[in-house]
Amino acid sequence: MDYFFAQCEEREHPEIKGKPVVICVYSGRGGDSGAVSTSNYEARKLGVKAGIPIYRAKKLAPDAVFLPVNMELYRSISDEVMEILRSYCERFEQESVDEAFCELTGKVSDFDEAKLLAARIKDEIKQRTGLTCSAGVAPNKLVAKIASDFQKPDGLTVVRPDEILRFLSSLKITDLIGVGKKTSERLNELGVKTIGDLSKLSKDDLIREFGQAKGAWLKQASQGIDDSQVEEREGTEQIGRIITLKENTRELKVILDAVDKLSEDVYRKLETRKLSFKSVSFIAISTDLKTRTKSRTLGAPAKDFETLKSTAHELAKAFLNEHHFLLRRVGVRVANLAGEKEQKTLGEF
DNA sequence: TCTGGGGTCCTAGGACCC
DNA sequence: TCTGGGGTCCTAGGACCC
Repeated sequence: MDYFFAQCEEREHPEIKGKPVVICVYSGRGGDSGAVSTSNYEARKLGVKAGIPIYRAKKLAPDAVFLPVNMELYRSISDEVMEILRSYCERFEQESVDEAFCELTGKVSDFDEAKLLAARIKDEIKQRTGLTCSAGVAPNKLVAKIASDFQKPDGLTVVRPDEILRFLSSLKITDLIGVGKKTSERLNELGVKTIGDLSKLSKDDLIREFGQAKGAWLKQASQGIDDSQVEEREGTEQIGRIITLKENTRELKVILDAVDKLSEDVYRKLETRKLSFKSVSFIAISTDLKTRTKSRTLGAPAKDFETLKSTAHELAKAFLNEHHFLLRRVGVRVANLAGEKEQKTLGEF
């Protein structure tokens, strides 16, 4: 979806359309403390993009419309969109709240038909939800994803098999999903700026520099090779909640109170999805924004609030004994989740 | 009043097992 | 002359994505 959260707000409040719109995550520390989640294109033109502090966004775009995130709204619109997408494809994989992969192989006989189908899907999404999106059609997920970002908003880009190398060669390495800040910095030092540059490095050199898995992947990705399948996600692997504390602290009572609230929220999500958990983590983010964790795996899966809360308490206490810095943000996370089916299977053994 | 919050995947070292 | 090779699970941390 294009600038998804902001587009949802434009749909709900037509009067803000045409103005810069900025969707904010307020930290709760008061005033404009917090960060920008996303913004529409009018705001982006002024330099307001995801991740920057809200106060800076206000300096860049004083007349913009600033709204807090309304996740329920985005989630419900997302559900409508995903249902439409799913109905058109052979296999379907939701990537995030506003992205999905659709396997069209069995539905069309060539790339021309695939393009027509993609246009039809875009059209139906527009008709039924009022929102625009951008699509990429390609022989694999890696290239399709890059193609979907190529023309935005409301774009449709097709990359046929014999066009892949030419399409990728002039793009920045950070356009490859999986190449972020750290990897691109190291590649820049090797004189690599574009995906084309990257494809000229030997696999051996890349493995020497980045290790077996990442090195081999970089070589493949630079040539647009990707064998990963479009497959339905089994369900989430972990559920977490994290918040910013009112002020930096390491006071036990304040932290345990926060842990209680976070545990309750996590527990509610577990309950609605009928999931058990086997490991619990306490997450702490220090004033320099480094993340540290303390986790424990239980002897057996649990599904009750008491176990979650008391384990989180113990982890938080142990953490404070081991580390002596002030905390800015704290979180609680559960992992090793299992649904009812898996739980039953375990029970039979 | 500087810097959300929700995720996935990978790696490395240690414990433990056969 | 001390002691192989293969595997799983756990914890902690890091990179990356939206």
